[in-house]
Amino acid sequence: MLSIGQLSEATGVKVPTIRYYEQIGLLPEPDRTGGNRRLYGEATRKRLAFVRHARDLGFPLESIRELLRMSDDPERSCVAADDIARRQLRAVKARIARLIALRDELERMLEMCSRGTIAECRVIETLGDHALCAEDHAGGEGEV
Amino acid sequence: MLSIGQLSEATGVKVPTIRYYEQIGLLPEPDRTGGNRRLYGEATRKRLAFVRHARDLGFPLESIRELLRMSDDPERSCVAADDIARRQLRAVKARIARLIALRDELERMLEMCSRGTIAECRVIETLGDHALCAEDHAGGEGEV
DNA sequence: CTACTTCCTCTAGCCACTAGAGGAGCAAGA
DNA sequence: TCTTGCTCCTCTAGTGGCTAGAGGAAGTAG
Repeated sequence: MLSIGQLSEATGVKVPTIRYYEQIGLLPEPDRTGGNRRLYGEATRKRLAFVRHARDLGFPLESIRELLRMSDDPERSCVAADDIARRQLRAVKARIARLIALRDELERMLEMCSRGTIAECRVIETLGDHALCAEDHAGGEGEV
Repeated sequence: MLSIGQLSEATGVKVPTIRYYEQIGLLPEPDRTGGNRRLYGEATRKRLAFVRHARDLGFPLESIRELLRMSDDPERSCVAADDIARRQLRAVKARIARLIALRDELERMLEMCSRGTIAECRVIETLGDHALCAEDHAGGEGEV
């Protein structure tokens, strides 16, 4: 049996995050020791590893919740799981396309920088006037 | 002079967002009509267009705040502005690299899916066992 | 004058955590 | 036995960048 700290170590998920997942019902409420500490078994460790991995692949928690529900029911068709993954793939591709447009625009902007004063700064100027852009990168989801 | 709705139209920034920007000090408090409505001039329109454009390029509001401070002082060297843009470019590139790894992993996962039952679902299985992954895509920032 | 639209302020919610307060349990060393 | 230091507990609030909704006032067209 693992303490929350050990589970955190084993899965790479931070302790408060594990408690958060419990709170939102993604992980079951674990047994406790006499001193009220959480105790986890192998099943929860696997479940958390699943969550971690899916998060690393960018799945939102709601999708992960669905996937977990499915994996609890091995008789069902996997078409729904496939659809979730496919949706995620589409989202990832869209983000890549958008980010590549941003990257190109930023590179263009920086190439023109003459490192003079702000008054002649291409970076500031380009940001101030969308019309100076090569491509239309606007109207996205607002990445960082 | 523009009403908040007209400013919103002109810049593509939603009305509540404009008020939000004012609240956090990114836009100055505008003049008001007798009926307490906001009235904007050309200067604020330009400032908001700048913010919008920078947001579209993924700059966080804090960077935008810095850039605006700089653009208010045209005598200064633009090296700092350049640095902010360079930092943003690095961040964008890192995100692209990460997303491409995710995309590949998702594609690999989906290719293997035989559309049978959950019990033999590669999607679920792959998510459950990180060791099945081709590359090491873990340890990122948790995209969506 | 009435109906409709735009605007006002204020509060709360979104996602997926993260940080911090204030306290209790527990193991090792002096 | 006491103390030190670590892990753990619960609870609340904060993050970024908005978005949604309540409840009301102002402006405009017919």
